[in-house]
Amino acid sequence: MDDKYHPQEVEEKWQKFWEDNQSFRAAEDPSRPKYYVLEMFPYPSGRIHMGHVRNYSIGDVVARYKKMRGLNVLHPMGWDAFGLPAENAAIERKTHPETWTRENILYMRTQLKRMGLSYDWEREIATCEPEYYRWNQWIFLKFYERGLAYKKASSVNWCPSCETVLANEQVIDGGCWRCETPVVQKNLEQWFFRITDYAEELLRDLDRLQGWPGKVVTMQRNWIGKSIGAEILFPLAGRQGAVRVFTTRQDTVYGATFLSLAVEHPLALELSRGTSRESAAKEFVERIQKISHARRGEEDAEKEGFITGAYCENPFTGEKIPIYLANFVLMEYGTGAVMAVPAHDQRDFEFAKKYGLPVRVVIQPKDTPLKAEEMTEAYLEDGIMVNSGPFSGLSSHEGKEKIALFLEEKGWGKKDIRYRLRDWGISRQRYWGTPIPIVYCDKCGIVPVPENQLPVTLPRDVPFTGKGGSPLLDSKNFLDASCPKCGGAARRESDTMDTFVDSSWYFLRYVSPRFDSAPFDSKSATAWMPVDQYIGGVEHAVLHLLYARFFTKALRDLGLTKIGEPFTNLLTQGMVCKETYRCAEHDWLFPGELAGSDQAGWRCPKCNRPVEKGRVEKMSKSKKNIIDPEELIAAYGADTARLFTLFAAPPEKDLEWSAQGVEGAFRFLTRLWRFVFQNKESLAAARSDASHGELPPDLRNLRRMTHRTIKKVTEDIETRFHFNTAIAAIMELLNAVTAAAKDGPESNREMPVVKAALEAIVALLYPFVPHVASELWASLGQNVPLDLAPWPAYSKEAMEEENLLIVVQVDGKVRSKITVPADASSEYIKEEALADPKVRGFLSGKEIHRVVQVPRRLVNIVLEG
RNA sequence: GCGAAAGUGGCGGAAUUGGUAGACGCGCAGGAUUCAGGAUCCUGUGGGCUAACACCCGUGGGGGUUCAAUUCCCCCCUUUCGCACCA
Repeated sequence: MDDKYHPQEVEEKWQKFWEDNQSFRAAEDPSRPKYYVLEMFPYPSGRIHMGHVRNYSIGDVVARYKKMRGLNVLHPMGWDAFGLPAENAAIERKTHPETWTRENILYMRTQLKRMGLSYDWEREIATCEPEYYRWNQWIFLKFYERGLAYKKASSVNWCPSCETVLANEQVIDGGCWRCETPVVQKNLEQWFFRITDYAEELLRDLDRLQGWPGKVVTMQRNWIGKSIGAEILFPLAGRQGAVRVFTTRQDTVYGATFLSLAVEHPLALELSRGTSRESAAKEFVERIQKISHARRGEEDAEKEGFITGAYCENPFTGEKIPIYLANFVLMEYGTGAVMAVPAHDQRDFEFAKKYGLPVRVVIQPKDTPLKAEEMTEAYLEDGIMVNSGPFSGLSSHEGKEKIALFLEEKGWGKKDIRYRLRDWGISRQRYWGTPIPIVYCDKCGIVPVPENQLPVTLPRDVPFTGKGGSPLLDSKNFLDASCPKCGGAARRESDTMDTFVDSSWYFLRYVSPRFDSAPFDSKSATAWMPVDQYIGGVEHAVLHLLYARFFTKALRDLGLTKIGEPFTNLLTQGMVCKETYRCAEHDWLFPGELAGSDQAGWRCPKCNRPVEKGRVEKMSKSKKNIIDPEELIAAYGADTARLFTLFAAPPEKDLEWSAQGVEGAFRFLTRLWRFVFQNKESLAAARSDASHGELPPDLRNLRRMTHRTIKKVTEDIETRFHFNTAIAAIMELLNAVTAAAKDGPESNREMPVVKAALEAIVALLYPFVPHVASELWASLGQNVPLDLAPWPAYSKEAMEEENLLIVVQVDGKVRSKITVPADASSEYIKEEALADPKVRGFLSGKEIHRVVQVPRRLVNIVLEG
């Protein structure tokens, strides 16, 4: 290596070194504490993008740092390889999803290796391999045995573009999570996982996730949506039966003046059957059902109702109250029927005003009485119960409890808890996923495939035409099966599993990736789990991260592991963004460019108008603001790509692309490289470090700064993951080194301290830029590779200050700064401050009221008046 | 509408416990080097007013607590994210 920095050369050399030496193989070792760091595995889409670069750079810093700290680090990587894009690509390119996926994995693996990430590649997994997905099927069968997997017909979310069902979690703002196409409702028979069995535990254990961002915890809490209340039966008037309602406000039951039913409610049509209202009811139900759920929920959708003509009895007041159908009542939540209390629910209030229904106040605020006829909106707060028979005078809180007990006594209802969380629909009408291990026999019905017949493999010879419907339906070989029970002719389930099943337990597979008698070796799981640090995007807050928690608990209950939570600490990294450029007339037109090009001066190729700078947005193909990491790495090297993404912003915040920022990162590495190589001889000749006593003051300062920097970098990584400030501190240290060695190599007296500082810089940089750090470490004469070196230590003695800079304020404004010996008494510091000529100028003629001192930092002289 | 987070130079961002606001990087300006460009090195760089020293102002806006506020409290504005008829 010469004194010019050639990143490609350096990076190739060290990547080969790591590969040859298997530097990052992980093995269980009971003698050392373990550390499992994991980044969310990628979908093999074809090429890595900047989001991957950021995600994996962050993870690599953590992995390499923890390794240097002496922990036994597990840092694996794999592929979330099933999914729809492979199938679409197969249709478009006339290839096979498997071919496409394998090619992508091959390509992306070399890209990741090119980044110099410290993975144990021996543990690599891909979810599309039968060795992996057979365990999806195995888990499915275990779930089926325990009633955690079941099939039912229901109204499900259907994406017309992806031609498949979606789970509730995969519907974002009424659209498909993948393609944003508006989702429609369909009635289908589907397989479900009973995640609702774990609703309470999933909710309760959120309190244990102290290492998770509060935002994600809140999102999961809201998604699970626990409501504590009561179920109340309202007997139908003049006929058998009752309407069951769920309410969280049983304290307002005396104010229930009508009932509202969802149009999907079983009684919706039933109640007016055979009456003059029958056909009108049908019309209303059909009209509302046509509107999708998302549209029905739109902000100012007007409350609409239909009077069924039927009545029921409020068991508490004995009153006959009318039953309405209402467009805003959801069949999916509670019982699909609500008791309407117009005085204390805004929706019921609006509905009552519109249809002229009575508003009865049954809760009073403490001081000001409420008058129904003066109300302009519902009173939603708790208060004192009134007009509530024997319950009047109780607080809402007491009332809820007393009414619930009373209900149970009378047999009118019971206490009840409801969750918003629905069971997880896992059937997908697509090819490229795990086949559901079920056959349908005319005689025996639904029959699970026996464990010893797993895996049920995907047939390879299937046409991909894009004509719609699952390609598996065209594979007679696949569909035809014999019934495992009776041996008769049977048909295989043609639906595959949601790919989120694959990712719900992959972190467990890594602990024993080739284990072939269970999804994973429980002993290894005990050794490595839980994941100590998980890193990925926030978009999975209620998808993957909820499913993975559910699987962990369910697998625990199957006796496979002991842990109840998979991820102890979670870091959700921000997005990678870039400014966009657009023509006012035409669409986004201008692709991102690497350093140097001034897009602002470009013109629109359609109309030749100058383009305008648009907003800074998340890098995406549609916004044409993508930077291809491969080009970045080719131009500057992986170390610069890593350094830039780590330095430009703290990990949890969005990162804005900056070509100049990349240049800056590269310049820093070049500067460090040049300094080491230009002083190679004198550095090699010098010993490292010198004791304090033998040093002149300027070198004492450099030595002090070296140790302070080690401390700061350690704390920034350890406690906050603030890599940007850690890197800034290292840059400062290099600035100080070059300043100290300004006089050139002839002044060799400073070399020991300079050398010690450089060793610290290089070691501290290793987690961020491992290739260049490894090379410079060797150039400094170190024989042991940096991969095996311990994290640098700082000494308290070396950091001790000889002098202190004291800020002197007068009336809270900084007026002077004085330097005092580190051991000066506060009395002495005060005297010095008062004697300071600048300070005296502000004191003349005025009386000193008091003097505030902060030890070792500040004196504030407060004047009278 | 509800909830959360954020708002600091020309830009990305620092300031960890209430104690020197603007670290570090980018950009810009001046200088050195160079035939020139590039690269590199040095110096400067919040605004105002200055010849300079000094002084004044300054962390979205307004108020408050404090000897001292980017940091704590109240009100308002803006942006981003999440939830959005959940009974």
